[in-house]
Amino acid sequence: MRIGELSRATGVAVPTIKYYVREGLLPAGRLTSPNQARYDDGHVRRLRLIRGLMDVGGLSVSAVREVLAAVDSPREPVHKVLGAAQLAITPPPAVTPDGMEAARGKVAEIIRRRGWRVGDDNPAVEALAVALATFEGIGHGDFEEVVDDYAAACERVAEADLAWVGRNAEVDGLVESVVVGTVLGDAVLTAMRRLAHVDASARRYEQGTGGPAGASGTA
Amino acid sequence: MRIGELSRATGVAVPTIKYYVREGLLPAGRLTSPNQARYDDGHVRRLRLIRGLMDVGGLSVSAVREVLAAVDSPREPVHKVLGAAQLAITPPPAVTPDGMEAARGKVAEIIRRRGWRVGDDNPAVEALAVALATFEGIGHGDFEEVVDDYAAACERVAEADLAWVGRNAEVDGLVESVVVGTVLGDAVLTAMRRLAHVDASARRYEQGTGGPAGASGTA
DNA sequence: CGCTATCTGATAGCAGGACTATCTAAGATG
DNA sequence: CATCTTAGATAGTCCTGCTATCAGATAGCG
Repeated sequence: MRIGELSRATGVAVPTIKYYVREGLLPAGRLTSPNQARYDDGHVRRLRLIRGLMDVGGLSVSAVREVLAAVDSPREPVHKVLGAAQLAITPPPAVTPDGMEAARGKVAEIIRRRGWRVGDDNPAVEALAVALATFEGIGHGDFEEVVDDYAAACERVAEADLAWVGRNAEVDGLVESVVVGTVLGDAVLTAMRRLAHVDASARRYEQGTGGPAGASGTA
Repeated sequence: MRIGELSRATGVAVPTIKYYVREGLLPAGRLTSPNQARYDDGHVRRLRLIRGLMDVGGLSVSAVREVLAAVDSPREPVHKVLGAAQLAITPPPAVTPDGMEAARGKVAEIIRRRGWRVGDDNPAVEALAVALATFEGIGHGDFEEVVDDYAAACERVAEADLAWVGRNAEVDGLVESVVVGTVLGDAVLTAMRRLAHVDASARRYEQGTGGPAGASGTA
């Protein structure tokens, strides 16, 4: 197909497609003459993946580039791909609040308590510490009361994720599954958390009142 | 305190503080003369909250403004605050991929299956549908195999969150707790999911090999 | 009282990110 | 052959989140 058709098939404007090619997100078309090129289904899929990572996963162009580098790398063990994907999508903490030492200690304690086999050089460790330190700095240090519930929930989710990826283990798109599952899975998880909040809130604060007004205030 | 002290206490540059005041995120100082103003601990807390929402929660200035509007509104039932916070932090889906009808159906089915009491006008419903449609469009429609595990995990998380908020029910900062727990809780949850991934991956793919090399590739 | 540091409020400028517009020369296609 | 589309290149646009500069005024100290 030509670039115009690719554009129509994906809903991405032609100049934007050219931009992605320039930025190294999308391979160039196969030139049939000095100023004509052909694109195929691989380009369609790739373009959808790019937009998914950006629009749903919230990744920047440069993060997408790194993630796709992992996708394109020769097949590596899931373990390594996971690490590469995590590195690419975990922006180095833009800011380090006060109380990071204490927060790092808390994180180490959680990891120890759960028996998680993770190195402390994992970017998510630092990200978690930043988040906990921020809670603390805002005066909500008691949030750590719930981290064990979070941890248990995450263990369950991770099991499901790995099983899902494992089902694709023999398939070509294994690496892509890891990346997509990691990035888009976040979006699914946070959206569902919102829904579960609303449900739990309805049960807790509306139960028995028969109306929409709650129990903890009079508005 | 004066603005310079406020700046030093929070690590936020003076012009940035002024910018936040202009943007309506931070109340102005109390003027002691036409060109002198005083700030207090409330400003320190507020500023930390703003930076937490932006740096950790990834909110934009305008999203922070909306969230803070909810925080500042007269005390309303948790239910309503939750809705307001969710509205503010759930950006209207920038893009709607193909297959949204099917995805909306899936979401409705999930909600029905879980017995969740949520209206279908909830922005998270649409966000979830967009995420699922994106999975489908990329060729990973089988992701729905895991959504029930996600749902169960989220129910657990939501219970813990509500209990935590409930413990602050009599405290002044209830609304803030809801907002902070929603926004920063996402960061905690996704960071922990990463850690749980690494752990699960280690158990699944490294078990018995005694080394860092994995089982599913030779790289 | 004078001096320097600091402040308020206002306006303008800037850097980065993600496109978007325009242009030239050249195929494509009916 | 006339019209449409394309490749490749360069420049421009829009939005965000600050940052710089300035004028006039105040704080606080010796």
